[in-house]
Amino acid sequence: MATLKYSRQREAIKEYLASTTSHPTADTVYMHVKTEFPNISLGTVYRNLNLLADLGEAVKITTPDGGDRFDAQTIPHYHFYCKDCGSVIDMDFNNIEEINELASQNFDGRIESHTILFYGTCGECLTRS
Amino acid sequence: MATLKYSRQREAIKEYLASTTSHPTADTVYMHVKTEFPNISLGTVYRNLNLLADLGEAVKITTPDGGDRFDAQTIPHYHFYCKDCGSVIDMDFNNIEEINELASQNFDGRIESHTILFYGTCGECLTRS
DNA sequence: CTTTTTGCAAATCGTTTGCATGGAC
DNA sequence: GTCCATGCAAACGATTTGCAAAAAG
Repeated sequence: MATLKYSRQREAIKEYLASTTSHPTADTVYMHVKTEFPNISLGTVYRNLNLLADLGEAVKITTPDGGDRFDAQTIPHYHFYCKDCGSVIDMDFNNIEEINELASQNFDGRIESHTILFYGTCGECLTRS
Repeated sequence: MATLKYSRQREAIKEYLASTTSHPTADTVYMHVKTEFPNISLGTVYRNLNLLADLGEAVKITTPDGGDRFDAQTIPHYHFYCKDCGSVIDMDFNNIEEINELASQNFDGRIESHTILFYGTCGECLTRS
């Protein structure tokens, strides 16, 4: 239904997101895009970030500190979340074995725990639909 | 510093949490404990759940739908999050290989994606402290 | 001209916090 | 008597939403 129409704001948001690997919050995206579009509103940023996530052109990363993060890198990869400063950092490796290796190498001792969250539809919902 | 004092409310919260594997939200815990303590407040439930999480007697699970979930099972394990109904289900296996096996067996095709989030302190914060 | 997108402000929702009172020790 | 914990209500912070105006097609 929704015929997508072009918008400079959305383009600027995509562009900024693609230019960084810092996994910015919606507010950070807002502040950056604002330099180019002084009148842009936070609501527009949220709407577009969610739209991009729905289209599969961006990924929304849920963090334990409330604020969600956005990532233009849609190829599946893992993230390291710093519980002290809240920064989200890319990590790339393929299996659990490497997690422990990484913990004792790249992040010697700094990894305190990790969470694996799966996304999908549970059997109950599958039945109901 | 904080000398922990006994409280019936906290005990009831621990008890309820230990009795279920449904990974309830704070509000769900609130509603259940309320049958035993009609005057208990949501704030107290939040305070105690966070306290238990800090003490390591419970785990707080961040989900993409906003509401955090709590789990009395503190032995590290993985969770499956249903993006349709928001339920959180325990999954147990040890490595990434099994994730794909599981996706095609127990959850045939239902797992759409998964996120691994690491918790710890990043190098920058480690340096600053 | 029709439909989508925007900017703005108000509304929502989960969670936290300040404060006076009540309970634990 | 001294602190810690509670109940309540107000405060918060991130995100969403309703609406009229502006832009795209």
